[in-house]
Amino acid sequence: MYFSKLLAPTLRETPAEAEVISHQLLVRAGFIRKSASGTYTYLPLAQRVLQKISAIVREEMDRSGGQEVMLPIIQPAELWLESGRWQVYGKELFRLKDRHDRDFCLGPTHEEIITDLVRGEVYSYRQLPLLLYQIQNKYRDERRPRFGLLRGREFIMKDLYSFDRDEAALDISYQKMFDAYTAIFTRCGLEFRAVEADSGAIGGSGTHEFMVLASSGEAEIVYCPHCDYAANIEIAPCQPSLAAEEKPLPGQLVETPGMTTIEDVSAYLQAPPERLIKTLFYKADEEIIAALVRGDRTINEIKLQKLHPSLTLEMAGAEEVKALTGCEPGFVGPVGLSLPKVKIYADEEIKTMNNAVCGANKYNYHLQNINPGIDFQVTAYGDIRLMEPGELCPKCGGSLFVARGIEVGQVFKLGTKYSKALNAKYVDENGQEKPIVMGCYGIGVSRTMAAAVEQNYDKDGIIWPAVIAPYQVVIVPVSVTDQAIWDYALKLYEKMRQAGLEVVLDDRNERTGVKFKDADLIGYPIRVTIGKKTLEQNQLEIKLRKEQEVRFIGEDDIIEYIKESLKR
RNA sequence: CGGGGCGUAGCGCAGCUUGGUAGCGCGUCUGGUUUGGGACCAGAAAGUCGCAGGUUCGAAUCCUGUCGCCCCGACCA
Repeated sequence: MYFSKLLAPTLRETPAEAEVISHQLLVRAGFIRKSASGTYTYLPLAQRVLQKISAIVREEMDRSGGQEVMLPIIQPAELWLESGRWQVYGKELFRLKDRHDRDFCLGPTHEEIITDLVRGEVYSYRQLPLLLYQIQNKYRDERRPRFGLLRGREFIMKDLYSFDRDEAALDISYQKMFDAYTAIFTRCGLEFRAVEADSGAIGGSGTHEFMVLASSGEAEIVYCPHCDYAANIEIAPCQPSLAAEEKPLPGQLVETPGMTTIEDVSAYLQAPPERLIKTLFYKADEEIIAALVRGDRTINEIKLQKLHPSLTLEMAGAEEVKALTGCEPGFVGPVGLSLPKVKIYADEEIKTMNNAVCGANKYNYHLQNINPGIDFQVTAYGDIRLMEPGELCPKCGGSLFVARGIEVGQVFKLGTKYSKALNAKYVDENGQEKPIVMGCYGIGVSRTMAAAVEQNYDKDGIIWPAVIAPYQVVIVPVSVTDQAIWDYALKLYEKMRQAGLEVVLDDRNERTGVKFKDADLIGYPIRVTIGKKTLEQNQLEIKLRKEQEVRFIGEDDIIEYIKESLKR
């Protein structure tokens, strides 16, 4: 490809709206342009990267026995009503009506559609296991799209769905996919970890997320340096630290004017935050519930939702809190809340707290010497807080580390949730009718491209892992008006093409500096510069994008040298 | 959803307080000189100032509404 013909509009300046590095660089280097909030146009360079990632995904899916299909993006509401997700998915589901006023949605994922297909076509255990996948655009009306491709409203996703006769067979499919994912991200040249995770809105039992490690990642993961334990922090089980036992003292009302935060109250009453009880009110579907965690802890809504199952869970508004407690948020507490009218869920650590401090449900007042079980009762104790660095590994007891990651893939054991809801059954060899056991396995293809940039860049631009780079080599003739240099560049270009290399010839009549800057920005793994001096010496100047220094290689060895370099 | 900010040439921005008919840098086009890390000179094209309404002799500027985009928050108890 001649650079002059390539639609790769590079920008000198960073676009104002781009916050994260992958967004900035992909726009600057001419890979993507924004259409609307959270939707992007992929230019030729991006399309090539996406195709390469997709090709790797396809190879590994096919190798694992997957069959590729193409599914509707516009999906009828009936299927979603049947699975129950028309309500559950909430505002993230893009909904639309056709001219007859019938409801549809843009698929955020395709369990309903694929199960509908399978229930109509699969009847016998002889047809199982069945692995079907698709690579298509998917849609989620994110409450707040951001970070460029990392959190868009339209994105490219591979989803594979597995259909098995029982849990044991599902385990085999799941393991196949787990291995395939490991192979895919390894081949893509990314540093990643598979972590135990929450199953979220899709539902189901076992699940792992594949996280590309990057400091800009939205997800926090904990991992153990001593064993193979790794989990999303959302589900990492906490072991309660026990408070020293003290003799319970009688509760006492104290004035705390204007002290509405843990820090304020802690400082004002000279009590460390771990002696405070933090009381949070949530709206779980239509019910208001209270959750208690130690003052220095952070609540974990995922865990809370497990303890008190509900379709939706969000913090209650100030008005709702006031209506319930008669008090402004900031001074609320569990004492005097009327069980069972208000359910109170407390973290395990609350159980052993003695003579603690909490809000008094009275404006500008807190309570001291409050003891759980004596001064207030709870509906249930459970692990509802967020894990912190240094806590104990649930597997081996070692000290856990916390890191950030970008979720690029997730594997789920769905079980029979969708097959039962949508009535997808098969008949086994004994003539018994049984629900098909399902799994689903997603990879964010466009997000993987962005994640690769988040993990591989420097001050000059992107440093693509060679296997997913849009082109492998760029040839930079120092001058295109110098006939000798140009002829030589052209000859080398043809030679490389015939050797099967993906190469760009920067044929623009620009200064060398401009071409170098663009080459670095776009991130070709290899740059070959052709200048007067190198030409005379019959040596080619080669620079790897990920290294600083240049090398000089004889013309006859160039192809082999490049092919070797691309493998590393 | 709450809070904040921004919409002026393809991109990045100034002008708005104090109304008087739109400007800078980069990019683009033409010609010339250059050519190893984002060159220089000369010339040129390009903007319904997001949109709608209002105030005014006159609106990018003031007022109202509306749309779009970005950021922060949604653990404050």
